[in-house]
Amino acid sequence: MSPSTPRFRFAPSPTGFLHVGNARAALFNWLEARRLGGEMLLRVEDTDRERSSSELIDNVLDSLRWLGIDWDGDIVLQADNLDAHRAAAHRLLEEGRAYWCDCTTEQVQERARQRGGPPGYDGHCRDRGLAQREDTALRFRTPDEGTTSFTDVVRGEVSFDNATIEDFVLLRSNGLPVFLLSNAYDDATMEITHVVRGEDHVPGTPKYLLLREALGLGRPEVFAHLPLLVNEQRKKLSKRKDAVSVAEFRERGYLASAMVNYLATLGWGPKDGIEVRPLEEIIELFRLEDVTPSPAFFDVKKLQSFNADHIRALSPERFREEVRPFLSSPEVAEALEPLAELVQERVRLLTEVEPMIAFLLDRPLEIDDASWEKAMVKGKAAPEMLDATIERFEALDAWTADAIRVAVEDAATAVGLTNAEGRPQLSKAQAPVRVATTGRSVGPPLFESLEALGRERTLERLRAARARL
RNA sequence: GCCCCCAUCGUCUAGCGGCCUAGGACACCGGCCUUUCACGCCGGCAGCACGGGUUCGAAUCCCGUUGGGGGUGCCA
Repeated sequence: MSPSTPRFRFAPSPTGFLHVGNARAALFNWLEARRLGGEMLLRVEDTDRERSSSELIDNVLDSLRWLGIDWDGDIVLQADNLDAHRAAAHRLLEEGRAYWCDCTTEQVQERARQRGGPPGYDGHCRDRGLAQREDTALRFRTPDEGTTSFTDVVRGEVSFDNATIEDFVLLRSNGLPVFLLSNAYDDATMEITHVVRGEDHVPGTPKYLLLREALGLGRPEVFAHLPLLVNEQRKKLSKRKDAVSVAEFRERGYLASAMVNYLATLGWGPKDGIEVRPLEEIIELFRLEDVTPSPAFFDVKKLQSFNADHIRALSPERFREEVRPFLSSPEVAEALEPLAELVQERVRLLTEVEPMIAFLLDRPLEIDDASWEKAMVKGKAAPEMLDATIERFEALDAWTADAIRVAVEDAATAVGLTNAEGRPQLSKAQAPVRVATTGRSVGPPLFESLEALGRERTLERLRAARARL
């Protein structure tokens, strides 16, 4: 690594599954690192022992890999650095830049309430000269004057009055460092040059900067605070309230390429207006400095549309590979085979594939009531059409889509389902046949479907439907 | 309350002082194509939050208002 190599990091805390907001942050780090020829590091912020677990870490890593977001070097586990973080805090204590405090959260809040002014800690223990005890936390003494500011690539100059920054906790009474300390310290030791994260970290940035300065750790070259991803209520996406885990989207039949593509359009857009495109192009076009500062709504409808486009763009072979995990058995994969291409261009989600060809499986045909009603009861000449079709199918020499088509057209003409010129009206004529054989009024093209179904089963179903009328 | 941020169609965006009677995409609504559906194509609906400046000229710059959001933990 040359000294000028930009170093990015994605630092998830494994307190839940990787959700789309984090994934977007990881993606933007990764894209910019790619563009600048920099490195992308991964640090797992697992200092909250109670909420972290190895399963959650696995989920985060799996999701990143699935998305194709890779990283350089070994993963840093923040919990491994705890001693160094503690030592740093003690150094601050020795230098008089931190002090022990025995105020409880309740006391702090109560005083703030009575005071009526700014909330947060009031510096109560600043000069009490308390020694460390079981119930004391170490607080950082923030400057009373001056301002702390930084330049943000997406937001410009951001500045805070030091007087409004409370004396925040460095070490909990149980001795564990808090996020801010670990985060700032690790960024420094990992030589991170570009800090790219969610907008929710903006208010913590002056504390981060003050801390690094006090520790003599310098500061990152670049900050970029990405716009938050919000739900329909315009609130920050929450992993608890909003169903947004990347793993879940994967299970629901979304392609990684669609996911990444869509995520890239949240807070950023290609100048040429072409949104659906391969990752390689996005890597070329993406620029952190073009990211918008305002929050973005995560629109599943639009994601679905992207997904359909990405599915259609797959090669036939690739489509089969992607679909395989969503098929319940090898028999289903086999059944899909003859219609694969036709199905590929009709689904938005990989989970829609199996239902679309379910009529080909060796199981009793389920007939959709609404479809039946429409085609058989309200549709014209359904019984006649079925009779005529059965008759012609029985007489067919070759069971091919073309032959089937001719037979159906012929049947339609025979029963009078024709237009003004006397041509068969396939749109009407195919309906009863489709419902009788596939159970639904929509699906892949009928004649290919029947060819795949086979003459025996087709006739069986046509007769059964006829009997029901 | 206090601090910080944000503000272009319903949604995501392009726009970075004149090319804008504001472009694209999703969604929605018509129509065409068509064996259903899907695709594709054509068309429609719909937006610069408001008020002041600056300027010959503002969606673009400045200020304010309003609205929204984030932070305010001995969570990360």
